[in-house]
Amino acid sequence: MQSTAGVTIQQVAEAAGVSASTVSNLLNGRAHRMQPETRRRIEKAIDRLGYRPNRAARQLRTGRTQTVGLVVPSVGNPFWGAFALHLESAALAEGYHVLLCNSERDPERERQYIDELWSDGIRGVILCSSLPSLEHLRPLIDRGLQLVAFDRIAQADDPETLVSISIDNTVGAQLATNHLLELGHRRLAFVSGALGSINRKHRYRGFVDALERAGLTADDATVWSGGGATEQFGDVAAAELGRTAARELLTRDDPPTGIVAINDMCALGVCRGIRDLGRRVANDVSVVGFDDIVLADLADPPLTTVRQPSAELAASAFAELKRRIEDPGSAKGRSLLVRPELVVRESTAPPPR
Amino acid sequence: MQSTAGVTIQQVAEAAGVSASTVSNLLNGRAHRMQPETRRRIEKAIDRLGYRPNRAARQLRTGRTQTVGLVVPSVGNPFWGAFALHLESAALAEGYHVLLCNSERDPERERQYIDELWSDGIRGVILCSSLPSLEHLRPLIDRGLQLVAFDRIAQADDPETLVSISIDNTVGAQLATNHLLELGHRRLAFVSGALGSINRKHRYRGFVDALERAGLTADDATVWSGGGATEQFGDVAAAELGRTAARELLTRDDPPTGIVAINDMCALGVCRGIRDLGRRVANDVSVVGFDDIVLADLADPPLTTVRQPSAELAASAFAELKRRIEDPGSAKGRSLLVRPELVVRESTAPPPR
DNA sequence: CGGCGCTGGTCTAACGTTGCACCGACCATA
DNA sequence: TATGGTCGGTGCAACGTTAGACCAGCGCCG
Repeated sequence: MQSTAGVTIQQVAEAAGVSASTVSNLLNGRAHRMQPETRRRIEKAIDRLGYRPNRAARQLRTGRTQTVGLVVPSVGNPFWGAFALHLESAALAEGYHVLLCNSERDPERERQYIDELWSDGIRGVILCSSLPSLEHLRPLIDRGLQLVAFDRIAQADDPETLVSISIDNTVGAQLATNHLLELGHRRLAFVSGALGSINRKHRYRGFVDALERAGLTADDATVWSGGGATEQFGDVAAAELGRTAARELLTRDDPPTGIVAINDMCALGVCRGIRDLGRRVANDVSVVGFDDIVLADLADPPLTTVRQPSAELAASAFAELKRRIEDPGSAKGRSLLVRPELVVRESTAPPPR
Repeated sequence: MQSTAGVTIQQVAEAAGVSASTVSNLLNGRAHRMQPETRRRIEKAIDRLGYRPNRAARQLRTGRTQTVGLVVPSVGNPFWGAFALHLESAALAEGYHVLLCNSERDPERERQYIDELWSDGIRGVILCSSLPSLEHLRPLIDRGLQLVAFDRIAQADDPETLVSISIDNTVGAQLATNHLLELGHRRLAFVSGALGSINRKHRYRGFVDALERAGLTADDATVWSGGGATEQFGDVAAAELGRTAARELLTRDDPPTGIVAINDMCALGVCRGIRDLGRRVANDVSVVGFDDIVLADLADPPLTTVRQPSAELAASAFAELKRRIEDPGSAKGRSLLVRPELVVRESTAPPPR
């Protein structure tokens, strides 16, 4: 009873009165090479003994595994939770599994995780941390690790085989910023944690671009980015960060009337901070987020935000990864840049007075 | 370059001029059995070749794996996202990995996932789907699968070895309901998806208990549970469900003034539904949720809710599971029932007039 | 000086699966 | 009656690692 030991293919073979090879043949799509009667006997034996092939043995033998890795900053952020969910669906539909890792945007932790994935025999990973450099993964990439970077556009010194899938963050931030500008706002702020990742840098650039096109300069705007480059903020803390930022920003002289937040969690925190000060979102201060998590629509007021179509992006990312795992020859680098969409809800309005 | 093949212990051994056994000895804490000089040579070789032990082979040989499974309804719900995060931390600290699976509360999918985990060699799983019956997992449990059920108190016909960890959902719901009662509400509603899981049944029971203690009967209250037992609502849809429920409930004759929602996502949906009708949360209708996700505090108004201390619960769950994996002898069933805490914020107030 | 125990290693047999190479029996054809 | 071909199945080596059995050399003691 306490036999944690599994049933082996050998035991099944004995029970069915055949050799292990024959059982293996049945299990690996070579059923046509045996009498229907034999086949039934084996199936019955498998069933009766509750046999499950030992994956470690199988993988050791074949070198293959049907698992891919997913590295996200933190599933504590609902955007990544939803992304993970969608990726899992896409993978499951093709018979793959997903191993989820939270990197907290820490390169060392990320490297360690991917090392582990590698020794698990996993040869394909979807990477969502958007770290500027992939150098810490170079040894594994050189050995044949297939990487799909999500939410991080290609960089000049990236490995040649890298696939990048992302929304166009620069355009997204421009959309958000233009929206505020068109509503008449002139004093804007950009709120983010440390600008340590590529996507964040691009969102910031889009913000600045839009300002300049409107004849303003970045100096006219305030940038609040986590109080210093040294501080690292996880995604869960994003909300708290937004809250602090709002309180700090709005008590300055000449406070901003419109705020672009780095993501929805942060934006929701900003909204909270605004209310902490007894001001009203939209009426007094406009806020626009990024991601369009489920809760953006649920908030009061519902959040204006730049949508990332997470289900579609997850599906593309998986399809791309699968292609390269199954045919490493096709491992040319490429980028897919999806145009984001601004979803206007009620957290934005013309500036007061 | 394209050699997806990993470096083997054999290659390391050759490079270091020793036998594979010696390398293995070093790797498995038997370093004291060799000269410091030998050790250094091996370490250098490992480093130079970028050797990572092949986990499949190791597992095949030892029968051990440092991975546990986590089955949650859906990481799309931030509560489960946060729980997964906390569990991962707890596991990582002890050198374990977590394999995350979203069951969507589907017993068949759950069984299939756990089957897969079993053939991965995983012998310990934390189960969060709270399904009433564990019969679909019986074959594996009989074979030695160690199970910790989270958010699901023990049932009479559960496997004897099952460990249950949960908050006291009945008490939690009583806390929530009493709070509304004490504020003076008399017409209450309970909003949930299908009451298909144990925890939901208990929350419902706590709701009814509290009503009866106050001299009301369940008939005085409205129960909105997903529009029928046949419908299954995933956790992501919880918010949409709450929204629909609120709109439907509040346009009836004699509408409720206080609503207890099955969880925070649902409660946030209810709040949204209330606003859809042009009413105000708290002032017109009070709402209390369950879980205390990060966003509960960020909402406007901040949500009154019953807190589940997710980090502590995750830590206990992992500790318990680890104990049984490492010493299956101690596999006596037991339950841990944590008293929940009501967090009063601003979504509740005395009824209008 | 024979035997003991220690040190620093190596040898070897698994772990469970897979898939190629092989094989005997039977049938059809030349 | 050879020849060859299919059918239905088996034998075996290998995948990379581990841990207990084993061993050679050395110093020391009685």
